[in-house]
Amino acid sequence: MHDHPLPILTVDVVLLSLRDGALQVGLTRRDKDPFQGEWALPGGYIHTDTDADTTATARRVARDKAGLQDVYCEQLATISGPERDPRGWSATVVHYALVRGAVPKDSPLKWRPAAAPGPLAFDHNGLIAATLERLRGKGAYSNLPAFFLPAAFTLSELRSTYEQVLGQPLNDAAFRRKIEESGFVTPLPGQLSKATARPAQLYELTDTSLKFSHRRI
Amino acid sequence: MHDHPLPILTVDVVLLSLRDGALQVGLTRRDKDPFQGEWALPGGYIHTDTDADTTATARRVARDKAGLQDVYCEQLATISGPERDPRGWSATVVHYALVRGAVPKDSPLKWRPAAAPGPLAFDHNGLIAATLERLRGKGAYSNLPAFFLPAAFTLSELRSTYEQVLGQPLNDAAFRRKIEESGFVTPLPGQLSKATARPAQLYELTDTSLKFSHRRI
DNA sequence: AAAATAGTGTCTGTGAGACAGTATCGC
DNA sequence: GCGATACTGTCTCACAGACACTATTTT
Repeated sequence: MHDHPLPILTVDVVLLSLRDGALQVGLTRRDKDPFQGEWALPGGYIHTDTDADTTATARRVARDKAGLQDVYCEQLATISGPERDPRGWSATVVHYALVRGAVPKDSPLKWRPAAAPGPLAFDHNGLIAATLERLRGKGAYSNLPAFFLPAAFTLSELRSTYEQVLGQPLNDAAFRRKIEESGFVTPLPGQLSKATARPAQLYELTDTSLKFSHRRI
Repeated sequence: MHDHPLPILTVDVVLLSLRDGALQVGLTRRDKDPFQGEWALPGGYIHTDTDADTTATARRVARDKAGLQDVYCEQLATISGPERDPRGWSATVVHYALVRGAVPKDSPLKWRPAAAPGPLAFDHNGLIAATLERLRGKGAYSNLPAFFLPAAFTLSELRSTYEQVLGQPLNDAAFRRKIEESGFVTPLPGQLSKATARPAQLYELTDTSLKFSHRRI
C-alpha cells in the first residue's frame, strides 16, 4: 500500500480556564517515558474503534484525563517533525478546549498561568503560546471568550473576560455598544446579579455555538 | 508503547492559481485504488527520512507531482475520521499552496475553477471549499492575495487579485489608500507597466512573508 | 478627439474612544 | 449621606465608501 512507515500520531489538548483573573492551563504529570515525571499537556492516541475524528479524541481526553464534560473544543493545528518526540517522526493534532465556568474542585490536573506555565515536556510550551495567539485573534471578532463564563453572566464579567483573552483593557461604553449590536447575548428578564454594589443585568449567550462579528469587539 | 493502531496519515495539497480571472485548483488523476481514475488533490505520505514537517511534505508534493517550485504554502487543518478513506481510519493534514504568477505550460495537473472543481475523490471537494473560506478570511486582513502575483505588479492587478480572493468588488480609491498605508508594497522606481492605456506604476511586495494589517483591506 | 486605464481630492456617514453624567445598590 | 459598581448621553476624531475629477497613454 505504501512504502513509508507511518509517523506517530497523537492528540494533545490545551485545556484553558479563567481563574483568579487570569487564563490558566491544565497540566498533567507524565507517567511514562519519554519525559516521565515532567509536566505536559494531556493527550493520547486516537482510538480508531470509537473516535469519530481527532476532536472526539480531544473531548475524550478532556473527559477521561481531566474529568471535564462541558468544554468548547476546537482544532488548533498539527505540529510535526522528526525531533519533537525522541521515539521518532511524530505529529500531534493540537486542540484547545475552553472550560465553562469554574474548574471542578476534584480536577486531577494542575492549573498554571497560561502565560507562564513553567517548563513542559516535548514542545508543549510552544503549543500553549500558539493557542493564546489564536485565542487573541479569534476572540476579538467572536463570542469565543464568552465560552469561559457560566450560563448567566453580567456585561462587566463579560468585558473582563474579553480583556483577559485579548490581553488589553476595553472601553466600557464602547464594549456595551458593540456587544449589544453583535447580538451575541440576550438579557435574562428580571434576573439581576447580587454584586457588592448596584445589581447588574444578567445575560446568557443567544447561541452557544461560535459566532462571528464583522466588527472588532 | 501503545495499544491502538496508528491511523493512516497523509498530506493533501490544495494548489491554487489565479488564471483567466478566477481561482483555479490543480487536480491529478488517481492511479491506484481507492478512487482509481478519479480526480483528486495531489497528496502523499510523509517521508520520515527526509521531510522536516508536514509542510515540507506538502512542498515536496507540489514540486514532484506538480512541478511547482515557487509556492506559498501553509497548513489549513487536519481532517480525520473512520469513513473518509475506505482503507480505514485516516487523517490528512491539508495544506494550501498559492502559485506565484502563471502556471507553467508543462504542468502535469488539470486546472479547474476552485469554486466548481467537479466531483472529486475522498472528501476533497470539502477541503477545497474550506480552503477558499480560509483564504477569504485571511486575505481581507493580510498581503496573502499578493502571493498569487509575479514579482512586479500594478495596483490595478493587485486590486483585481484581492477581488478574486475575497469574492467581492472593492472601491478603487479606498483600496489604494489602504494598501498605501498598510506598507505591504513598495513602488519600483521608474518602472511602469506597458498596459493598453495609461501606463501604471509597478510595485513589489515590501516583504515576501505573510503580513497582517489591523484594518480590513 | 475619443476611449481606456491610472490616479487624486473631497464629501459624508458610521462607528470607536473618551469621558462626563446619571442610576441603584450596601454601608 | 458616601462609596462602589452599573449604565447612558454626547462629543470628537478616524476611516471607509462614493464619486467626481484630473492625468496619460493608444487608436
